[in-house]
Amino acid sequence: MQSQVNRRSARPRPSSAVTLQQVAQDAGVSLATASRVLSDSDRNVTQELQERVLEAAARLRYVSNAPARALVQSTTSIVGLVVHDVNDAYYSAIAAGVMEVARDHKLLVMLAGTFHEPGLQVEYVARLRAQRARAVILAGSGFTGGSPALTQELDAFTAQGGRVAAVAHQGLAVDTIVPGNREGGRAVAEHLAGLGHTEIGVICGPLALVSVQDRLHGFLERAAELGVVVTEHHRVEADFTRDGGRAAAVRLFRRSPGITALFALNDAMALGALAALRDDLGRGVPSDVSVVGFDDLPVACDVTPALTTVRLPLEEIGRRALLLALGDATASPRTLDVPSRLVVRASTTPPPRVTG
Amino acid sequence: MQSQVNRRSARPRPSSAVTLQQVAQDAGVSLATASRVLSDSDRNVTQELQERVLEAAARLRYVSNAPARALVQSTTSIVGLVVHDVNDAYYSAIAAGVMEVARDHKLLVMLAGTFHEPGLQVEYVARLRAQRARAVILAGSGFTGGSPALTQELDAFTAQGGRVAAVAHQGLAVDTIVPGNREGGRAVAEHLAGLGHTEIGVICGPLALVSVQDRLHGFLERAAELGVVVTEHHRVEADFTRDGGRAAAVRLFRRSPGITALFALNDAMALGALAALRDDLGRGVPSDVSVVGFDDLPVACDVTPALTTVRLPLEEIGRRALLLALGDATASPRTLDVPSRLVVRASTTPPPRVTG
DNA sequence: TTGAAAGCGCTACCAC
DNA sequence: GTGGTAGCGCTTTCAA
Repeated sequence: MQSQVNRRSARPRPSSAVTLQQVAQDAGVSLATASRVLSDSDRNVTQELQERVLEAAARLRYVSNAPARALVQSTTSIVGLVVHDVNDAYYSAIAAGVMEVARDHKLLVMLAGTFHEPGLQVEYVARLRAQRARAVILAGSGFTGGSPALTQELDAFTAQGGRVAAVAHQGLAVDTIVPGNREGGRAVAEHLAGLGHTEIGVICGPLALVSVQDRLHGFLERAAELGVVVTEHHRVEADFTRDGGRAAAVRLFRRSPGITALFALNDAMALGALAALRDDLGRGVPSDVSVVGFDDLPVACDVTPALTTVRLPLEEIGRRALLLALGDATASPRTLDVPSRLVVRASTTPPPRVTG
Repeated sequence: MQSQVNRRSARPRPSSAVTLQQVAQDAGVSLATASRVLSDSDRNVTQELQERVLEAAARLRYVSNAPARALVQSTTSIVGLVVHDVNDAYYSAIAAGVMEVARDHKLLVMLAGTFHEPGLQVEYVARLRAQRARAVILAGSGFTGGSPALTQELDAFTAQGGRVAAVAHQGLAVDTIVPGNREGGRAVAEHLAGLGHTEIGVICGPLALVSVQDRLHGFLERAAELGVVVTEHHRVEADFTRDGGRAAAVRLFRRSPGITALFALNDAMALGALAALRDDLGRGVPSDVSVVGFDDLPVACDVTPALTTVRLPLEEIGRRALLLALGDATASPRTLDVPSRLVVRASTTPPPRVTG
C-alpha cells in the first residue's frame, strides 16, 4: 500500500552542461588528451591536437566541472572567510584584503557571516570542511577562553589537509594574526592622559571578545601606569555597534557626568557616542568631551570632528591572513604581529578648564 | 555480519577525510543505508540503524564530501555574488541581504569582487558555472549597451540550469531588480528646484554605468520640466568613489564658481564633495552650497551636516535578488521595481541670497 | 527495509 | 605522444 512513491521524480534539470567527453569528441581526440590540454598538467600534446582541443572547448564554451575535479584531486580552489557581520566596515576592509590575494592566486572566496552567533561559526567551518576548502580565515575576533567545539572542528579540518588562519583569536593551534590591540589601547591611554584627562569613560564591546579584552587591558594598564584610574564605574559594555555605542554613551554620562574623555573600543561605537553626545546629551566634542575610537575605518575622517582613533591596517590584515594560510604548512602554527598606530585628529583636546 | 571488506588496497591519500564508507563500516551497515540516513532523503531506515549511523557519523565527525555530492546531483548549495568592490558600503549592504537569505536557505555564498574590471566579471561567472553554482547575483550595476561576453556567459550558465538575478542591469534576459534610480534623480531635482536653486552641479560616476545614467537622466528630465537647465558644463564625470567625488567637486567649482547646489550620484562621491567643499574650497554646507547624495549609506547621517540623499533599501535589494533567483524558474525573466525615497537632512537649504 | 552496483565528470596511471 | 581505464565519494536505481 505504501507503494505511493513520491512522484517528485522530476529531474532537477536537463543538466545540459558541456562535458570534457563532448569536447574530446568534437576535437576528435581521446578524453585523456583533452584533459591533458585543458587541465594544463604535463603538456605532452602535439601542437595540433592542442589547438583542436582548445578550439573545441572555446566553441562549446566548455568549463570543467569543478566538483568532479575536486573529487578526484581531493582539494579545491576555494577559501572560506568567516566574519561576524558582513555589513560591518571592519570586516569589509579585511575581506577586501582577502579578496585581493584570492584574485592573485585564482582562488574563490566563500563568505560566511555568523550574525554573531558562535554556533553558526562552527557550523560554517564544518560546511567549509565539507566543501574541501583549501583554507579558512577566521576574521572575527575569538572569545576569551576559546570554544571547544570550534577547536574540534578546526582540528578535523586541518586533519583533512585544510589550512586555517585566525585574526585576534587565542589558543587555537592555527596560524594567528595578532593585531596591535593592546598596544593601541596603551597609546590611547597615553594620549588622553597626556592631554590632561583624569576622568575617562570607556565604552566596551562584548567583554567576551579577545579584541575587546586586549584593547581594554592595554588601555587600563597604561592609564594606571600614568596615574589615571578608570574604575568599573566608568566603563560600560554594549554591542560592538553604532547603536551600542550610542546607548552606552548615554548610560555612562547619566552615571558619571564629570567625564571629560571617552574611549570607545571601536569606531562604530565611537560614531554612536558622537551621535549621543551631540543629539542626546548636548555636549560639544572636543570642547566638552574628547572622543577616541579604534580601527580607523574610512568614515573616521568624514565625521565632525574628525575622529582620533587607532589605525589598524585592516586590508593588510586580510592579505596577511590568507597569505599565512596559503604558506608553508610545516611551519604552522605561527603568530604574526600587526602593529597599530594612533592617529590624532580633531576629536581630542585637553579637558575643559574647570572653574573653581 | 562482518563488515564488508574494503577491497581497495592500501593506497591512502594524504587527505585523511572521513568517508561515508567508513561511517557505514563503523555503524555496521551498508554504504547505501548510511547514505539514506545522512542525506535525509527517504528515511526508510529502521530507527535502530538510523541511530547507529548517526552516532557513528558524530563520533567520526563526518561531513559529507560536497564535491562528490555535487558531482552526482549535478547541483550545489552554492550561490555566487558578484560585486565591483567588496570594500564599498553599497555592496556590503546588498551582501548583507543576500547572506541573510542564504543563511535561511542553508546556502553558501561565493563572493567575487571584480575590482571594476568588466573582464573579471565574465570570468567569475564562468568559474561559478564551473562550480555548478545554483544561482548568481550580479550586484554591480551593468554597463549601458550591455556586454556580449557577459550575455553569452550568462546564457551558458542558465542553459546549465543556473539561475541569475541582476541589479541595475539592462537587456540581460535574466531576473532583474530595477532600483528607483530614475525616480530618485527626479526627486532630487524637485527638491533642489523647490528650494530655489537654479545653478546646480552634478557629479557623476562613470557614465557607462546603468545606475549613473538612470540617476542622471531622471534628474535632468525633472529639472528641465521645472525650468532648471543643467548644461554639460555643470556636470563632471569621475570614479564612483569618495576620491572621485572630491576631485570632481574641485574641478567643477573651479569651472563654475556660481554653483549653489551639488548633486553627487552616490553617497561616496557626496562625501568626497563635502570634504572638498570644506577643506579645498572653503565653502560652507549648506550655507554656501547644498549637497545631495544617493544611496543613503549608514554614514550619511554621521557626517556634518547630515546628508540629504536618496534612500535605496540595499539590504532588501540583496534579499529580493536572491529570492528572485531562488524562485520559480519558469516565470523568468522578470523585473522587480524597488522604489527609492528622498531623505531630506541638513545638507540642503535654499541658495544664499545674492546681494545686488 | 536493506544491500549491491551503476555511474556522475574528471585526473592520473597505465599501456601502447 | 596518445588512448584506455580505474577510481575519487557519493546518490540512486534495482534486487533481494
